Amino acid sequence: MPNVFEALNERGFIKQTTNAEQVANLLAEEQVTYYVGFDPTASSLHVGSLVPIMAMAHLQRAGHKPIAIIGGGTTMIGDPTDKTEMRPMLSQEQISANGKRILTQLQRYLNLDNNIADNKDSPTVSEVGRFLNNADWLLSVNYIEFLRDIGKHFRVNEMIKAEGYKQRLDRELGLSFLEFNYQLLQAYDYLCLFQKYGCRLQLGGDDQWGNILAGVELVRRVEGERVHAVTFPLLTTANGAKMGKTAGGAVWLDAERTSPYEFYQYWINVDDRDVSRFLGYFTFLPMDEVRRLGKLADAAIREAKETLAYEATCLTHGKTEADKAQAASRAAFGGGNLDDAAMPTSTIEFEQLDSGIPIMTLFHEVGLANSRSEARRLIQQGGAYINEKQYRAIDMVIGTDLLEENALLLRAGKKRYHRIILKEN
RNA sequence: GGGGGUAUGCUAGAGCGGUCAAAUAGGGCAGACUGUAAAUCUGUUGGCUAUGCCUACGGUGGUUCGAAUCCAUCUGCCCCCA
Repeated sequence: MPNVFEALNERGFIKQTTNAEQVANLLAEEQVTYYVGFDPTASSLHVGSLVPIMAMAHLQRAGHKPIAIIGGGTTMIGDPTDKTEMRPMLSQEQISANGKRILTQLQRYLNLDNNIADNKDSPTVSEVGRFLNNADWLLSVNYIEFLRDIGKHFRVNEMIKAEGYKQRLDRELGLSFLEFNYQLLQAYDYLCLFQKYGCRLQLGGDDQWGNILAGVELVRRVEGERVHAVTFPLLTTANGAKMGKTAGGAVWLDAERTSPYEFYQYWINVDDRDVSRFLGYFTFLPMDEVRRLGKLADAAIREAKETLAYEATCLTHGKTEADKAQAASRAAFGGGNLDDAAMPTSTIEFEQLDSGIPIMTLFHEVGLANSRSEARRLIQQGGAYINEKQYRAIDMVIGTDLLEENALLLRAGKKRYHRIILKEN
C-alpha cells in the first residue's frame, strides 16, 4: 500500500490527529475502515464538503474502506459547535430523502454500496464502502440505558471545556440541554461503528475535533481499544470568507442547483492565493504538477485556474460536462464565438417577440434580474447587453429586428449570460 | 416562580411622534481599472402600472390628525434572583 497518510498530509488535508505516527502506521499496515459524517440538512452537498470527500477518496484508492454516515439522528438535535444558533430540526422523512440524494453525489467520488457490502467477503468488493444513517441506531436508543451505559463515561467538567460549548456558555448565547447532548450522540456513533464494522478512524472538520475525540475516548473506555481521529483544516478563502459561498449562495454539487458551467466558473474565479492549495485538495493531480501550477503567477496563473476548474468539474459532473463548461467559458471570455451549449437558455414565440418586449421585462423574466426595479437599475447602470451591445435606455423595446440567427444573447454585467431562442413551430 | 432587558432591512447596528423605505458598516449588484483574480475608485441596493402608490421596523389591539418611535397584551431571546 502506498503511503496515503503522507500523501494526504502533503496535499494539506491534515490538521490534527490523535497521533500522526500511529495513524500513519495503521494506514500502512492494514485495511482500515474509516468514517466521515455528512450533514443531511440540505438535499445536496456543497463544495465545502469536498474536502472530506476527497480525503475519503484518497483513502479508498489506497485500499481502505469508507463509511459515510448522515446524521439523521443527530440532525434532529442540532450541533452547537461553532454555531450561533441551532440548526434547523428536520423530520425523519426529509432527512432520509436528502440522504438518498447525498448518497448519489458521494458515489461519484467513492465506491459506496450497501447491498454489495452486505454480502461482503467477496475479495473484489473489499473496499466498497457503506452509507449509513445514524438514525438507524440512535432512534431506538432507550434513555435510561443510554445514560447508564454511555452517559456515565462523560464528565461534564470536561465537556464544558470544549471550545464549542465554552463559547456558547461564555457568550451568553445559552445552550439547551438538547444541544449539550450532541457530543454524546456523536461519540456513540463512533462506538457503534467500531462495534459493528470495526471502524477505527474518524475524519472530520477541525471544528469537530472535540466531538471526534469524545468518540475516541468512549471507545477506549467501553472497549478498551485505541481508535483514531484526523481532522481537516477548515477552509477559508484568502479573503477570509468561508469557502464555497458565492454571490448566489453556496456552490452545490447538484447540477440542478449549480450548473456545471457555474461550478466551473466558481473555480476559475477563485482568488489567486487560493489556487495552489485548492489544486491539492480538489484534484487528483500529482503533487509535482500541483507544485508546478502553483508557482505560476500573474496572467499565467490562469492556466492553473483552468486546470483546477476543469479537474474539479470533471470529478463532480463528469468529463462531458466539464468539456462543455470549459468550451463555454473559453468562448465567453476568450473572445471567440459564444458557445450556447452550456448557457442557460429559454425559448420564445416569434409572434411574441415580434410584437415587442420591453427590455426591462426581458431581463427580469429571463432571471437576470430579480425584479423589474433591479432590471431597471441594471440597464441604467450600463450592465445590460444584448448580442454584446450595451443598451441603457429603460424604455427600449426589443423586437425581432435584434435577432441574430434566431436568437438573442442577453448579458447582465460581465459574467451572467442568458440565451433566448425562437420556439420551433 | 419573581424582577429587568431586548426584538429594526441580506447581516451587524443607529433611529427626537411627523422631513423614515429608515443613519452607518459589511455584504450584494453595476461601472472604471485588470488577468473571468486581488486591491482601489464611483454609482446603486424593498416592490410597483413610478414626480405618485403599495408593503415593511417580532404578533395583535390601542392612543394620536399622524407611530419603527407612546400604551396594553402576546411570543421569542437574554440577564439577575429563586
